[in-house]
Amino acid sequence: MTTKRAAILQVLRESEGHLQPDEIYRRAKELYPGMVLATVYNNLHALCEAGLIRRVRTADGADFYDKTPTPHEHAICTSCGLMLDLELGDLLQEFATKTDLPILSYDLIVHTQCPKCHAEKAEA
Amino acid sequence: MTTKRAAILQVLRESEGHLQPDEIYRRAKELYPGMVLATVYNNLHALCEAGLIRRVRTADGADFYDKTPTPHEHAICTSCGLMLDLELGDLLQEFATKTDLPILSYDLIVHTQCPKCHAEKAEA
DNA sequence: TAATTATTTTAGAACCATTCCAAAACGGAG
DNA sequence: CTCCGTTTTGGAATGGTTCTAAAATAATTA
Repeated sequence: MTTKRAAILQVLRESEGHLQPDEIYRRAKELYPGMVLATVYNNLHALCEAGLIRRVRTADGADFYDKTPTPHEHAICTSCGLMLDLELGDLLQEFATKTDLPILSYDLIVHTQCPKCHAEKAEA
Repeated sequence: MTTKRAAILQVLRESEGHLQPDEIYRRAKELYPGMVLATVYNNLHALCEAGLIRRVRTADGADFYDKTPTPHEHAICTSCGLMLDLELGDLLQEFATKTDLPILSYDLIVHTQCPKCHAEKAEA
């Protein structure tokens, strides 16, 4: 665990919970001016392998990194792009009962409207 | 419905069911030598909007296009990359019961081992 | 501590699927 | 046949991520 790696982990842990690499880079650079995007990627990978954080891949746009590595699902607000946590139960288990194929893992992203954007929309 | 658009639809319909743009391009070019990748993309978009086919987005690599536009889920073989159809029921409905957030849509890709690769693995 | 080796960091190039652009080609309506 | 809107085309641009090889840093050994 190097200094910069710790800094990147800190940035994510002190965040709302889900950040994209470019935003992590932006925030980490404030703490360590000599920070570079490649280093951010390197360390995000390392932290994932160490099980300290979790990568959340999306079909459109950049991936997110989740400070909470325990399994859960994610929703993205279609208005502001915010990522939210979801608890949908043991889908792996559930899917397994519905097919004969071996289910190794899955990528799931739900599209939603976050409470803030939902409220703003109601006002208008 | 132009000639080339029909050709692209035909390629997909005569396929195993799920193809990626580059493969559609390769096959369509055999029918129409003057075919260009941009045209494939244009027409895939148009066919999607017309509801004749369906785009299946993935977090890693190229999107797939599905000749069956009715809603169902998809699995990808981690060995050979083949896309398979899954029937997992009305997940939209199901997810809605498990959260207060409005669920607009979702992207789901299950990672599996297709029967063929599974068999080959058993042999070895 | 010095020397050696392994790991990180860095800058920038490379990658790849997709989109964008503006010009040329096409196709149907009149 | 002509005109106008749509399609097609080639190529450049985009954007996130990965790769590469060299420099810097850290860890290990003597």
